[in-house]
Amino acid sequence: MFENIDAFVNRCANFTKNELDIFHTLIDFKTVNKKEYLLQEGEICNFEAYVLKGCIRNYFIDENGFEVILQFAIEDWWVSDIASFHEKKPSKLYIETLEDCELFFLTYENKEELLKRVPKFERFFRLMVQKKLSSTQNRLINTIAKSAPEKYLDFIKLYPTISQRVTQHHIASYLGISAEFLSKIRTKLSKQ
Amino acid sequence: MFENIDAFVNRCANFTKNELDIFHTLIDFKTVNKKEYLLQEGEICNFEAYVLKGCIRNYFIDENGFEVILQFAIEDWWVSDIASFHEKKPSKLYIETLEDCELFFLTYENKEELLKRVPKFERFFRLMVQKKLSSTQNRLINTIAKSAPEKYLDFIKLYPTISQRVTQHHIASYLGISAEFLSKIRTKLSKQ
DNA sequence: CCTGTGCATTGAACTAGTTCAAGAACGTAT
DNA sequence: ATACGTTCTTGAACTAGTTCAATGCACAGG
Repeated sequence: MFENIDAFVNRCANFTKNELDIFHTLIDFKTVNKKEYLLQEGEICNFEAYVLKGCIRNYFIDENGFEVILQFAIEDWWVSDIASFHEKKPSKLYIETLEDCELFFLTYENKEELLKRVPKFERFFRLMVQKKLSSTQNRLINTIAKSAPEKYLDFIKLYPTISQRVTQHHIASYLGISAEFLSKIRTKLSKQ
Repeated sequence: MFENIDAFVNRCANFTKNELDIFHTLIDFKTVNKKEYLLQEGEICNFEAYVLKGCIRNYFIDENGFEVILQFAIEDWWVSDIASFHEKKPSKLYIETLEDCELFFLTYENKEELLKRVPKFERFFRLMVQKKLSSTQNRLINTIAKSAPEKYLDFIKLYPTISQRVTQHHIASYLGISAEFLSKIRTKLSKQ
């Protein structure tokens, strides 16, 4: 049950059996059906969730009513609204399951408890956030500097599994282009 | 000398006089003239720098030779290439002073030493990276979802001081639009 | 078997933003 | 004062990407 998540945390710092046992008592396993919301705009995000199985999207609705997908999360990813979670302020994001999911939830209180009892987790979370920041910066650079076809090719190269599990509408919304234009890009690419 | 940076770190966690003294022995004060590089593409970034005085830009050159500014750093900001710094891999970024600067440098080795001697700094750095991540996510959302005039108005609202210290060419390159188009936006706005 | 619903495609008209080239405005060194 | 580099502005032609509406297509439900 805990193999995957243990392997994940051990990649960043080496934890003892005992430390992992404490960790296990503080995370909650839950299954969530497809098309349910873990978080909606206005709520305060009280969890960080690890995806053991399934697929999730984290998105935002802009002033014109457009969905912008910030992140897909599949197996071995974490999902949360970090701004809302840490500053306990209402979220601007939606987190929705795209498939039936098996998840581990870590609440704010349990995270603090974990950090108190196993301070080594400070380092784990710092490294995790650093990695996330550096990939977000990369995405920002690509979003600004690359053309739509380049962004699409990068996406399917970087996330081959995700690109086969989500609709093209979702991919377009992640890339920040219209679904129609993505379709035109795809037909053009397939003709080459 | 250390008042500003001490106030900065104390905002995240409360440090004792003694802990701050250790911190002070591990950071290096340096002045750097205008238009010098703290980092260039291909180098490994071995520092995180706190800006006591001055203005810095952190940018990237894309395949078509365009500069994309990732960050401006003025007084009380930190600047680094976090991907290069933490994974010790060659940087894709340039970090250049736009004014004469007074900086504190924290090297990789000194940071590790600091974390070993004052573990409370783990928490400080985690919170700092979290904040940075959440602002980068915000910027990503804006970059994808907003029109160029909106982005510009947001920028001058969010960074009124910066927008008066850097050229419009730099602002355009931060916003991901051409300098000419920014100029057209500005004349249009001023006519209203 | 038909029917509805959600997803992908296509085309035509449109628009936001780019590119290029020329000129204006400004500070500063000579 | 003049000349020079640097920044900013303006216009005209262009292009990448959008919008809207129509069409096809697959597959789940009755």
